[in-house]
Amino acid sequence: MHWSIAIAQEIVAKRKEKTEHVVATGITPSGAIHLGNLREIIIADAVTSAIIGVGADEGVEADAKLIYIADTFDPLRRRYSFLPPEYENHVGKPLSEIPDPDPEGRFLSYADSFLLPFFDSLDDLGIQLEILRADELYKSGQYVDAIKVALSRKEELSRIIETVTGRRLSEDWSPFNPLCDACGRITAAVVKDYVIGEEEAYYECECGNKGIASFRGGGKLAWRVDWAARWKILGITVEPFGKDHAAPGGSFETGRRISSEIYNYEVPYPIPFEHILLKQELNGEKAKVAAMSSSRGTNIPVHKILKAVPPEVLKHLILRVRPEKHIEFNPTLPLLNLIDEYEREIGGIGRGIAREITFRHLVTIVQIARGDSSRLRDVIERSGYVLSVSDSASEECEEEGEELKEIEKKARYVENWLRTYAPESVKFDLQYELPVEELRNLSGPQKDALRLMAQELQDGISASADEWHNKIYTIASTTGMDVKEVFKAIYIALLKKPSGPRAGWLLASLDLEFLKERFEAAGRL
RNA sequence: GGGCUCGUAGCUCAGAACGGUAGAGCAGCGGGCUUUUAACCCGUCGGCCGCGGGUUCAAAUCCCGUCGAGCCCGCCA
Repeated sequence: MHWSIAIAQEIVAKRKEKTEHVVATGITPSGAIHLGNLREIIIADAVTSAIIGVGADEGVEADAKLIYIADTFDPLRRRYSFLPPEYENHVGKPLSEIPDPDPEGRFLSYADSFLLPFFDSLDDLGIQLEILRADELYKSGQYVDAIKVALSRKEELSRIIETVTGRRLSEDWSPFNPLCDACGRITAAVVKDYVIGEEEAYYECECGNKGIASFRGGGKLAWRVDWAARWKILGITVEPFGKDHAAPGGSFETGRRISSEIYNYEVPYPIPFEHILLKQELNGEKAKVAAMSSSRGTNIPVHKILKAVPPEVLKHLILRVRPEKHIEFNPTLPLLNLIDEYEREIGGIGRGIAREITFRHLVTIVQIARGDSSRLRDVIERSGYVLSVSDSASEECEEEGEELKEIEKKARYVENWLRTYAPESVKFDLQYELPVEELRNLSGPQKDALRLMAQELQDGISASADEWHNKIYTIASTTGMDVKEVFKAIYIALLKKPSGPRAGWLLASLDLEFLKERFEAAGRL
């Protein structure tokens, strides 16, 4: 049984009175949203569908929806290395109130700059959710009651936090952090007093400013309090979160107590999950494992990885592993193996012919076509695939265009993978220029072999991969050479390196005229 | 120092909730094809379930201990 179903069954059984579950996820958009963050949403999505499925299976009333809370009201913690120096001035301000750091500046705020590309990725992944922004929740007054309760029960809150974490809170700690109307920071003001009826707090900021903060967007609750408040405000019943929150003394434990003792709300069903670790060989060193971290440059933004791997595979990568186990993600050769495995066991990728051409095979085809889509089509046909043709002439173009489009879409993933992650061992460059230097260094018999290859091409008869393969062996025996040497000569003539994809297939998928000229020219050297 | 999670084949993972003969895929090896450098198909090898103890007729599974990896108990999410 898939883990998501086991979890869903337990949730449904535990909360029999609940007919509508709310599964919540949330991320602070302080930098590009990466694969590790995505795990939370994919888990949440899987559990949401599983709850609906379990409800249907057991004939119970159990519906579920997925909501996503973007913590846009959180402050910028520090100037990350990817930010320009002037962002030093924005440290401490809420992410929703800071300009887009992208030089192109297409988005309205810092938060949007990272959220919107990520939402596009969620679309690609086919994940549907309701998006809520923390700054809007605060500004629209949804937090007002929670803030009132928090301020009036401050002593109990600080006792809970102190007990759970074992740390001492300072005298002027407040569950409410005002947003200073002079310096714009949400981290620097101290609450001096408040009036519940007026829904206002009085503060003094480090910057010297004294002001009044409204409970409607004039500040936010401290994280540990905010989390519990949010459960109640939004009726959350299920919440996946990174394992760092899950440890005793961590924020889930404070949240659990704040929720039941202060807000009188039943704690959501927790789904702690492990991180995704990036495993990558760097400069030929053996593979190293590192936690995804923006500051260390070891994170891969979701929208970037989705250029090199089809969404269904990314989902599979995450769903096949139980949440409490960490995932080692290696985007180099193991990623190709993962895609391979997906195509073999789960299902093809793409529609029509695109589905039949495996990703692995496309890796070769794309390189032979050198990224040119018109050549891509020729190479595919020479490789033995038949693009489908329909009966009516008018439809023909359309259908064929469709088919080719699907292939190109898949090929784009391959191209990006090759460019960004592929190891040198699978890469090759079809040489348009004759590699003169390298060919001159070949032995006499190797050159003879290339001349014989040219002769084979005289009559212009195309050969299948098998036929080519046999020809190579024949030539090897006529020239009295180890066949390995012939392979080498062929690869050097075409790719300027001594090895490559299976020679028969390679030759069969290349243009005959090109091959003929190439081998003739090589033989003349 | 205190705590949490994980450890199963060379690799990536199932199996653990509820104890009942350890499972896949990849890689490897062999073959299809007296000869295949990297897209195909078939077959096959592969295990002290991290280690030590306990409970039990029976333990990968439950309990205790221990080692290793990662994380939490400051800030921040």
